[in-house]
Amino acid sequence: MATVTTPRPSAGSEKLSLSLWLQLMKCTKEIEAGVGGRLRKTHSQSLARFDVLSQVHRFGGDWVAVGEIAARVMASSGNITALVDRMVAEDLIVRRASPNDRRSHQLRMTEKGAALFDEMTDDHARWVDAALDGIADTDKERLIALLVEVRRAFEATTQAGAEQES
Amino acid sequence: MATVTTPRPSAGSEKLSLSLWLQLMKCTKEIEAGVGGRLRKTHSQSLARFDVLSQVHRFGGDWVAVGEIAARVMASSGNITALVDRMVAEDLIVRRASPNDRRSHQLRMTEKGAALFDEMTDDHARWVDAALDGIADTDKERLIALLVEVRRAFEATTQAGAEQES
DNA sequence: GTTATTTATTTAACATGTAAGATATTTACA
DNA sequence: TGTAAATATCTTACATGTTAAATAAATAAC
Repeated sequence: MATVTTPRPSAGSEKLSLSLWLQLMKCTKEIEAGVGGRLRKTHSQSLARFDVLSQVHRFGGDWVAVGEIAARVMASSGNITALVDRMVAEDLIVRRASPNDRRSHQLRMTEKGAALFDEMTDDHARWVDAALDGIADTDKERLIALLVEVRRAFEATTQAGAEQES
Repeated sequence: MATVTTPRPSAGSEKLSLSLWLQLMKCTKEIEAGVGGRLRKTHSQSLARFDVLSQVHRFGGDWVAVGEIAARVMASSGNITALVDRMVAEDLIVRRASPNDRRSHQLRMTEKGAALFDEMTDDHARWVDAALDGIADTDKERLIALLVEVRRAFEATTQAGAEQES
């Protein structure tokens, strides 16, 4: 644990944080571009759509509230609406008004969406694994642990902490 | 709270890669949302603009080709055009036709852009440092090293590797 | 010296992101 | 009951991202 009592962060620690942030961004963006690009070429779908599909998939055949999905994929309300619109238009998911709460709308996967998701999941896992091929398992484990720690530390410092499962 | 608690994956170095990728995305997106949100509220600028400004800043008072900047901030050509357009409209940077190569256009920071960049840089560094406050310096160093390794490994596996300095 | 290719950027069409405000509904409460 | 506040989503306006195609100029080949 870092010294929380530090009145002003030392110049060195600040640079270290910046470097870490920079590497984090570059690493994510590069892999995201690689995996996302393949997803587009192969399945004509974006990572955002894949995220939505995988979250909807978690609920099996049950209906899920739009807001539930939006929170899980870190999308704004204004954002998820248009995204869902397009996915509904492509028959990947279905939307209906909630029978319980008439403010709320719900989503469920279609057959077509489920089939597409299965295909994409396989490819996605394969590409990610290929992308991280050169990294030793022990290093992967270390990285995961450190990243989880970073996320916890960050969420602890922000009041606007979103509650999402690891 | 779902479980990413991967238990001894037998057939699953693949699962380990997926977990790592998931954590990488979540970590980056959360911090990006936090820092980017503050940048918007405080300076009405996006992280993309900040990236462009910081790259242009590197060249001091010299003119830089648009493509040079686009490559450094990982933006597509079609993307950087509109972004630069808006930044020029706000008098943050200037654009001119290259005197050497008449296909090429060049950018340079304005006084206003430089001043804004200075402000943003301070805040940005402070916010990032605050976000990563709970992490020990040794862990930060470990993380940086591992992330650099991941990036190298990834670039090695893809022929479409972009050449960018750390 | 034309023709073809590569290079640098813009244009166009569209997907995805943000914030602010509108709408409708539920919930809490005086 | 009536009214205020919270909730869930949509609408709007616009910023930012993608790819594909167009434009223009430098480069290479014949």
